[in-house]
Amino acid sequence: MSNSLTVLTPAETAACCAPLSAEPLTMAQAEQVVPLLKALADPVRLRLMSLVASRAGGEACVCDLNEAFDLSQPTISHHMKVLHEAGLLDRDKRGVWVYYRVRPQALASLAALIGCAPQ
Amino acid sequence: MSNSLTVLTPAETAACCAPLSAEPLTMAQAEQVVPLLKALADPVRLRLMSLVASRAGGEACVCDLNEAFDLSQPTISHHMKVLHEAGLLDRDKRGVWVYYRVRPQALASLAALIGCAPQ
DNA sequence: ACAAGACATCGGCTTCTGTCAATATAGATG
DNA sequence: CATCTATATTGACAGAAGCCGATGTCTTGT
Repeated sequence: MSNSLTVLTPAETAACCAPLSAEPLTMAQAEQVVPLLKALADPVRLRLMSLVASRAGGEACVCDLNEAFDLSQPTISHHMKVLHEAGLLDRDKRGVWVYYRVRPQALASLAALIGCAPQ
Repeated sequence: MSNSLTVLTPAETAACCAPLSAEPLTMAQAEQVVPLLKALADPVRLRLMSLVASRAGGEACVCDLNEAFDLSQPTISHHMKVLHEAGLLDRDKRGVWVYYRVRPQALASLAALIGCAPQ
């Protein structure tokens, strides 16, 4: 792991921007945030997020997630990787099983950007 | 609460789901919401949204938006169409010019889904 | 050590998406 | 009507993304 400036995940950079309606984003800011939205902009991944997030304890085992879809195991693994690399999910390997856990801060900062305005 | 699949835009259907962390989405629900996220999951479109949203008066003319990008006019027009059809922008033609305006309700319901938790 | 199970990675295929050039449409103006 | 200007539509193409089967990597149990 390097110490360069590019270490932050999209989720960590999302908090850097004012809400959409406050001031226009620069192209650089937009490109920082977009990976987060791209990660959520797939029905399988969005549902995976909700399956993990709504789980009691806030975490879910991949073995359970596989059964919720009519997709191959590599495909689910691929989607979980995308969510993890975007910074939306934390990964925790315990024995043979892998548990994923949502990062509430990532979702919160994204929601704030989109427009969680108190009005 | 769940509507039929008639004429609602993605923005209108987004309000039908509990927050991600409340209960797992069905595949049908996920597919209803995803067009909204897909519409935002492009750096040009996300920036277009912020340019319109942060405009005084809440609306922007396409002629102004074109100048903010190093892209062809048809490309910008295409992106505006995507945002409009997702239900994120309202379209208003006045004379030769076309003005777009954000639909705050669309952004708000999406933010609520993602996780605008009061904590 | 070996086998089995859980998950990840790889290589390919197909479908989707962003972009542009060319063209169309529609309103304003002379 | 003819023309100019603002925006939309069409068609084509390159690159990205989702999917699967095959294979690799750990870890556990025998």
